Amino acid sequence: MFKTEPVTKASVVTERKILDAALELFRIKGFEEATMRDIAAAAGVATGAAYYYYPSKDSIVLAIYQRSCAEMQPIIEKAMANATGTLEVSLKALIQAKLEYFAPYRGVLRALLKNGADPAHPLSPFAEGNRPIREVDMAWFRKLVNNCGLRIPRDLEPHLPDVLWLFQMGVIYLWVTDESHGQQRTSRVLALGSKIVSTLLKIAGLPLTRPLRKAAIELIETVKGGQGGHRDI
Amino acid sequence: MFKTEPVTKASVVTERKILDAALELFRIKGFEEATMRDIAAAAGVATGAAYYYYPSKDSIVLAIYQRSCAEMQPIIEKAMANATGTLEVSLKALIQAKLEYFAPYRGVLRALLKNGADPAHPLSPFAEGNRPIREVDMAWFRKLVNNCGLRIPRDLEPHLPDVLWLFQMGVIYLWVTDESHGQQRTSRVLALGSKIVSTLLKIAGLPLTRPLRKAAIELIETVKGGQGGHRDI
DNA sequence: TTTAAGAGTTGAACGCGTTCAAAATAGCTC
DNA sequence: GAGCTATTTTGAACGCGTTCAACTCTTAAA
Repeated sequence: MFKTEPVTKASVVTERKILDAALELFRIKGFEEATMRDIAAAAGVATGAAYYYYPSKDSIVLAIYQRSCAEMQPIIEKAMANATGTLEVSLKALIQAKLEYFAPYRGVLRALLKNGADPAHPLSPFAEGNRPIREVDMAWFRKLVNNCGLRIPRDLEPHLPDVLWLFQMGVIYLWVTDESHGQQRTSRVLALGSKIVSTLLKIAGLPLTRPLRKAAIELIETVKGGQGGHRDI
Repeated sequence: MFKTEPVTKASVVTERKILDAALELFRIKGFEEATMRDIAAAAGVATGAAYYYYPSKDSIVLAIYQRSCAEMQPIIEKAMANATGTLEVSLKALIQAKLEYFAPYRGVLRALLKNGADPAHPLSPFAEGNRPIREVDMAWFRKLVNNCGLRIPRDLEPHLPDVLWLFQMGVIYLWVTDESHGQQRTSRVLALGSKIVSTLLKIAGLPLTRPLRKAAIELIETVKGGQGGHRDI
């Protein structure tokens, strides 16, 4: 997303050195405390070098997040293979697996969410430019819904991945700011949320709920539609 | 919140001059573009003076927000006097009134929400230190629920102000990032959301929905409980 | 082997939010 | 008034993220 393909072998090494140094420093000292000068020094390059590969400090966090997401795929795959039960169970398992994987970098993730849910901010998880990451995530949710054996209303189904992805982001957001012991608050919310979601989906097919469902779908479409906003940096 | 009472008459004038200058510059140039040096200069004081009254640039936005909330009370009162109808109507009217009032400062509000929903951040609307502002807001929602003639389940009722406040924050968040013409996307979401909320509340009393309601309440309590996190600056 | 074009790297410099020691001023007591 | 304390004001300085002109190195064509 940020740059063209590296040309020489050395440059890709430098890029990695910078990313690794940043990740380590973010973990040890925290995002705010680790300066770009620190990172460059730890990577053994000049201050400006980091900016040759990453346009901003924030973007390094995004790069870390992207790499994490890629690394996470096989782990999720395993988690999904085991939990082939109800929607409630597998939804919980999927998000749980992510949280466990992210656990060592909880503080780093906080920096990502600092930019909030502003779709106009290029470094937000909601940004148009980050659609690829979202799509990968959402594909899991789609698969999960398809395999749970629940009969989902035709009009609701295409929106479910987005909704579940949003639910996931909410849980992650709670998690990174959750200072309760072992983040048990998040665990509880995840369990309850998964139950509620699956209950709602069971109900969603009943004729009685049709007007409510229609309204909800229209709301979802409105919120989703027209996130093409763009503001500079 | 940030400082003790001003002692001299002059100081309260200076404080106002700084706040007014900041508000004007934020509106004209935007939050990021207006520097503290600009603000101080426009207020006719030295750069450091602003920091004698406000601990940070962000905190000036919060101060603006606080003042706005106070100024808004009579306006809301009027809006509520007119719309004494169903919950759906009055909920929509209440939030609509706020958006209209905030309209000239939409860009300024965006800066407030930049700090996101992190309850540990002292400048977030969710912060413990900003409970007073929240309480004022929530009192309106409480009144609104009480006067709508709906029979609300006893266990749900105490949580409704919080939930409606969150709904309001969601709408505001959408609004400040909504680049659609006249923010019509937000209008639509507000209308649909109000309808959905009121429909859900009508259903909430039915015996059938009891398990779902119980789960939802527990979720709400978990999310609310233990927001006593604190991190420096 | 020379050389021109690009890729990669450097570190000083810029602008910003913020801090702080020092100066100016206001409020008060005698 | 004079003197003293606490409040208010100042502007230079600090550290940060970021930019940029200049430099070195790599690649490949002649």
